[in-house]
Amino acid sequence: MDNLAFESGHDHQHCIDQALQQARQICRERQQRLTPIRELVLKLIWQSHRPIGAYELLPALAEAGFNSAPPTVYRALEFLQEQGLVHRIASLNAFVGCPHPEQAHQGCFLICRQCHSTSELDAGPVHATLEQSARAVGFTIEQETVEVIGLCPNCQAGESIDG
Amino acid sequence: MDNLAFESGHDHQHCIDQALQQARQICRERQQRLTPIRELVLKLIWQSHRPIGAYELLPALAEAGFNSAPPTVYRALEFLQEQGLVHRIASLNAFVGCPHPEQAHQGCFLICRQCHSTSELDAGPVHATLEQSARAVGFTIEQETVEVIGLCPNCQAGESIDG
DNA sequence: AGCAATAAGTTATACTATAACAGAATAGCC
DNA sequence: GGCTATTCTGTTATAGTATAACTTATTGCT
Repeated sequence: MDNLAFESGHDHQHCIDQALQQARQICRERQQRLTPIRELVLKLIWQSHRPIGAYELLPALAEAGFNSAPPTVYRALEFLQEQGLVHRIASLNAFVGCPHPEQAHQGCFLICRQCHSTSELDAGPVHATLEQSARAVGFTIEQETVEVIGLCPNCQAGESIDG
Repeated sequence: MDNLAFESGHDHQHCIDQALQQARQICRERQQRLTPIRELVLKLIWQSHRPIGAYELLPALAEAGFNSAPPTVYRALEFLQEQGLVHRIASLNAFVGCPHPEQAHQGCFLICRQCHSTSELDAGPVHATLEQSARAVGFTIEQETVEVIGLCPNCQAGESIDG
């Protein structure tokens, strides 16, 4: 699955469908249960390429007839994170769908401060750099949080027009 | 100031003294007011090389005779962050002293999951890598959050002994 | 069907952070 | 030295994020 986060004209329904289909397959293969709540939470997260807060998901859960107390959504999010289907963005306290969930990995995110679109990059290059710095001081890396705030191409264009 | 976070035998009082002295000088130069509360908060943060939560600072503020409601400490933290004297670690909701506050910069942190010691690296190499990846997709970087969890040299030694 | 394991419902609460306004201290000016 | 504008601190209240603990329901397996 390509990452289309910054391509404004893309067919986003396709992103959603593909993410859900992939999630179903992954969970089937791993014999994990993608229950209705979990699938709904994943779908809600995939409504956009923007990280979404846990509490923003609750109303939709309520509308769908589920319990909408915080633990419900946090449990679903925990499961989805464990399966690598969503990432948590620590600097925003929010969650975003992972476009490459088939293999466990650390994310490296470009987050637009204006439209909040978030693109997940290949973490490889940054990881290599970090690994080198870490080795120099004898530190063993286990987990990386790399979150970059800035302006996406679309919003740069907008700013140059609007002033 | 060198970063001694992972050197267990170092004279930490020296770190504290130096950080405070440097802070006083920086604030004097910039005509910013390092008030008693702000200085105390900075000193408390520098009691260790571990990130500390805002609420953990409140009791010490109370003991020192200051108001110890959350806004007090958050205001001090805001000021210290603006002056580059402390960094916030988003993945931990905690704050750590900056060993190189003289020039504004983004941090790049190695955080030990066991002893919580945190070392701030030169963010240059990671920034260069990120900059390259970002340019490739037309993204303009404004702010970077790079926080690495793992095991520091000391705790690696400990783990290999203890099992 | 019965049992064990997992998931979801429910209530309560912990932790993190900020809004809003009142009072005190400080700096600069005359 | 007092005046005034500004900045800082005190105080109360509340918003936002996340989890503990226990109960009930569902699922998977035999």
